Amino acid sequence: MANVSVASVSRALNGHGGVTAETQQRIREVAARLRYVPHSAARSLITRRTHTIGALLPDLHGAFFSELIRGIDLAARARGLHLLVSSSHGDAEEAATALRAMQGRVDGLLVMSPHADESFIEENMPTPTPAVLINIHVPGHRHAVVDIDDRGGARAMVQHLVDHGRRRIVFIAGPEANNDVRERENGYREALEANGLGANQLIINGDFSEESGFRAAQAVLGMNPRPDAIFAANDMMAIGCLSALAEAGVNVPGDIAVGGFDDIPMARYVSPPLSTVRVRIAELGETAMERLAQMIESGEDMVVPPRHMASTELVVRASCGGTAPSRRRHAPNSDA
Amino acid sequence: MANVSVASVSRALNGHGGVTAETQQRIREVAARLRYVPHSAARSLITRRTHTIGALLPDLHGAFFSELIRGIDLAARARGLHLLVSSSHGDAEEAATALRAMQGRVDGLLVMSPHADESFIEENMPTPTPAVLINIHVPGHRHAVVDIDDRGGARAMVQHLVDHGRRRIVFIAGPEANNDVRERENGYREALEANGLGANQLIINGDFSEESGFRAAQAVLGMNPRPDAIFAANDMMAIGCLSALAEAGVNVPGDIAVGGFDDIPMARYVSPPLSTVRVRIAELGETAMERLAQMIESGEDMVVPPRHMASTELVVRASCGGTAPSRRRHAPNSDA
DNA sequence: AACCCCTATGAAAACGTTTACGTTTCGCGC
DNA sequence: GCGCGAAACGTAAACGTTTTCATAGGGGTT
Repeated sequence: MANVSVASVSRALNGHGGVTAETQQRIREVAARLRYVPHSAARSLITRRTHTIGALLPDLHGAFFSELIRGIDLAARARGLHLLVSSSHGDAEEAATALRAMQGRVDGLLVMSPHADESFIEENMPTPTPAVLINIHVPGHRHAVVDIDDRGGARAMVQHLVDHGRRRIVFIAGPEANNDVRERENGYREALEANGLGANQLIINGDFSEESGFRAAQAVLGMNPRPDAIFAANDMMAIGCLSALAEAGVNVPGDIAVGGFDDIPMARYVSPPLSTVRVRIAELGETAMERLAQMIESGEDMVVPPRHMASTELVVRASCGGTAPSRRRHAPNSDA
Repeated sequence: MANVSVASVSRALNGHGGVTAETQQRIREVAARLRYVPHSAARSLITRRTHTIGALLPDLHGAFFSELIRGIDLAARARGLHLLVSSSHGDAEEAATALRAMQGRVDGLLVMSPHADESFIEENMPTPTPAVLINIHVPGHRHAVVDIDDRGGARAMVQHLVDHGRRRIVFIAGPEANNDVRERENGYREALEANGLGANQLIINGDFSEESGFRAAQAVLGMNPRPDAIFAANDMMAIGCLSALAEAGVNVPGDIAVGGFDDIPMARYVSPPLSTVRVRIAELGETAMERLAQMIESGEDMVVPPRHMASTELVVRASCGGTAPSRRRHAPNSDA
């Protein structure tokens, strides 16, 4: 239509040069008029690039998931990459199938899955594809890893409690298999030891449910001497604690301070508003995506970059005796 | 490697027949041993099928988004389809770019966007691609539409209030531009009229924020005669109402019943627990996906199917004077 | 035994790009 | 005016499948 060969069209549209500014202009105009769109399959057949990255995510619901995708999508779009997601896998087999199905359709992989232990990775990861593991703890060094700084967050919370005079701080743990929980527990220990309180470790097991937090708080009330703070491994358990303490007539934070982890939306609406640790989840996704893009661009040399941590942030509200207002707020929250 | 031509490999792996069971077996074994994966770009170059569907979603956060994707992903996987998402678009231009970028990479489109009005659709929708519009109100009949049954949900809530003796029911509206809100308002009107209460329409404008709900409730308290129920167009405003009413010492639901819409997770934790209308969001995504798959399979004839509504569900808790327990629960909720 | 049909298989074209390589054209210096 | 080099452009191969068409072989029917 523009009286040129397909080669010139390719050159003009891709801006590779070797074509007059005038003809390039003409070709572009014709292409726009014809609503011509290059056939991406043909292109990636020869280019061996799909400009797509695959995200293998666990079957999780709620804010965490959407924030993560949001961060990933943002970073991907900024680099002109597309996003192929696969989000709900009940078991490892399903996840493996999804992973295989992405084989060849993507330039790189973002993997976050509870089923993804070392053997799973070794087994199912398409070898030539660059990949970034999100929040997965594997000894191998074949892939980049982006983690949540659970330990640092936990340390910050405990440190804050100590700074405000608390000495007998109970930690309510979560499911043992969970890596985040282990790291949070480690942070709790480290902070105690850093303050010369290593002997005061008090750990109660929970299972992440509100109910287990409720029971844990009841157990705390039976302790002698009575602890002066509870740090739960997640917000739901912390909220369970608040219920139990309220029921027992214990003043929070006067008698016992309470802290959680995650900053779920509800945290600021319970009474008293819950102090907690917020994880910058979108940042986690963005970082992972950027790291992956680097790996793809750098090509074969593939220097595995050092592990990166997504930062956390201490959110001080009334439940830990910090400086936040103790009254329930009715105005919209600026940090919503 | 199996001493056969590429043609036979293709036939064997795709199960098209025309090849002995024995050779098929042999080819499959060799393929598995070699970890051979067909090059999807080459395949879709000739097949003109990508086995991928694109989802254009608004820049929304939280549970709605993740539930929607979850439903879509589930239905897509069940059909062996991949999911290309693009989720965060600040303005219409960004959304249009994302839409164009998907051109040719997908067999069909799922579109949900606040920017997607009629002209946007007309302008940017790749014509040959089947598409399903989610919760978008367009007069044209070129695409299938899947909607939320906002109207039915609102009717159910109002009917429930009427059934429990409420007569002066205030509706707190949301942003005017929002289609869901208009439909919820329509449902409110219809239910009143169906009960011979058409003259009792009381509408206060809000903006979906907790604060606007707070102010609306204060306005309600100034009315004479005082209304006996408030139905807010979303849960956040309803929660704002609860704050204002609690502050004014008004008994809920004794003096004034309160209902919301959306069933956000927080709804069951406020005091008293909030009655609301739940939207089956995952179902919305699933339905849209299935509809799209049908359109793709049916090929060119493309009978535009009738619009479909995702069902809603009335969730009765204490705030509307229903039968739910009025005490705050500490046990984990089975409907979480 | 000749014929025919049917099935299994191979050869080759086609899909729409990119890119290496040739060819033309143009400008410029002698 | 001639030659030469560089830039612009065209030709054709290549990417890895699917699919059409051709071919060979085997078994059944006459």
